[in-house]
Amino acid sequence: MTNPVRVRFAPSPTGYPHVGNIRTALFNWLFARHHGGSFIVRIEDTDVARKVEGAVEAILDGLRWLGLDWDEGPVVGGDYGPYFQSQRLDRYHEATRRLISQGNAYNCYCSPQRLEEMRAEQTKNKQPPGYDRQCRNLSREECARAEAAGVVPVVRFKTPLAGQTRFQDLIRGEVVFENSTIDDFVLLKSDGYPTYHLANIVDDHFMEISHVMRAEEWLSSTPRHVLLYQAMGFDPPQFAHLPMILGPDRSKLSKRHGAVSIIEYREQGYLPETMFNFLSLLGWSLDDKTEIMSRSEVVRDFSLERISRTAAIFNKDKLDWMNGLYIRKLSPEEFVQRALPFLDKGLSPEVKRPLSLDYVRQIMPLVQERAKILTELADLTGFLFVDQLDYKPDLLVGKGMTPESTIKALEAGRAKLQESAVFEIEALEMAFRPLADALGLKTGQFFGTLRVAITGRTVSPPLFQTMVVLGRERCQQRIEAALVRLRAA
RNA sequence: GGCGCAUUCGUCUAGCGGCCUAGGACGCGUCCCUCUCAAGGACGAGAUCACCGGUUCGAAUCCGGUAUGCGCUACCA
Repeated sequence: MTNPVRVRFAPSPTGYPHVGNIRTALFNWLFARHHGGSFIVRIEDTDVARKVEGAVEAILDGLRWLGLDWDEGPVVGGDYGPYFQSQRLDRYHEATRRLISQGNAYNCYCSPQRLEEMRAEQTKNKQPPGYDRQCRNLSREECARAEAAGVVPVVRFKTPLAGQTRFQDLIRGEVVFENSTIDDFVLLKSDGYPTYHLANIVDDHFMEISHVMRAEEWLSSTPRHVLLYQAMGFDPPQFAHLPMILGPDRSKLSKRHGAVSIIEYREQGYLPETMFNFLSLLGWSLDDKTEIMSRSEVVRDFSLERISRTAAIFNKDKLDWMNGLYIRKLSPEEFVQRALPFLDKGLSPEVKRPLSLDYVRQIMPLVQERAKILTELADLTGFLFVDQLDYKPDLLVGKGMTPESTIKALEAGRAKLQESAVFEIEALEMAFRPLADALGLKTGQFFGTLRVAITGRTVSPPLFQTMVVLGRERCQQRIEAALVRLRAA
């Protein structure tokens, strides 16, 4: 029996939950669920300076929204806690002490200024920048002198000067690094907090993480981690470096590419099922055809072997298409429930709140197959909620029509509305269609004029469905109002 | 500059030596449906599989080199 699958998502609370990070979380979650393992969330809050208030909550919100539940971590706890690195400092200090006493690490008293100058000099001379190991072999006395002068040291790893470090990446195969290209990186900062490298391997070890799945940007630091595992005498986990997500210009996805926070997508009216499906397909695929998959199908079929090695550009057009598809898949009532908050937020303040649930239920079927994102619903249906329409009168006059023929058409429409016994879609269409003929207009012209009178726009849901929702009285009022406008023009 | 990873239609991808005159999806175009817009349906344009060599009877698939892109190169993660 092999070790149980335990994977972790380890965000640093330095900002919003980026879709790239969330995709990493998703893949970890999928891997855990597929194998019946555990998905752990660990907050890597070791950078005190860059810490952002509220970031942890935002990240957890993003996970919850996508339904990525965690077995251990913030809120839920677990046997391997605490799950905030800032609460685990003693473990890192203990590891550091061990490394120093074993001769695998040492105190470094170099000032930030010296390091900066050193790097500047190295770059100038076309040397690879890296720590020059000035403090690597300090004597006891030299250390004492620096301490006495009040210098707080950092602790650096004593990287082997020669040899190679290699590891198997589950996605990329064997990766080899020359130790000579790795400098003596910092393990413990002078503020007493560990760097990512130290905290990461200590926690992954003590939390018994079986697979480390993270973005490709970490591939280059993996040999350091392997070296650390060796120095600590720990068995390293398996590594899998995921392809990155890029913006349309092929650079790392960032704010200037538009929305990057998962929270923003929620606010724009993308459905969580869309994001789940779409993000699953960014760097992973099942076969040459299958694209629309439920969460349980993705869990069932997910595998590391089918993860791509190439970075993927975030294709917003495809996201929009997929969201439209998921919107159409919603039951009418489900759609109403999801739409409600967006209508509430997006509709003109003049519209009476709370919105009439009953009325919204009548309206939503008109736009369910026309919306790609929930935020456009308010604009699509706004004309159904207001009393006064606002449009230019000449919109009423269709192609090949004159103001006079338009007035005639509207008057005929008004009369027909009056006499229609049954106010239903079929009946209305049966009554109005012949009327176009009688007026010498094409149905497109006649209905177009009516459409503008009824909705205030040239593009709308089907005319008669719209009219039925509005009701006879309001339709008459609107035609009347159109007539008034046209005559005044 | 050094090190590492990658390279199939504009984009997401299928392909793991013969099934490929390279398949699907988004987007785009044309047409059908049609009261507008969508949705739906049909068709189409779009990839000398980065390039150059090699291995092989046979390569998008294996190997080497080159180019390009991306990542790392912090007391950030």
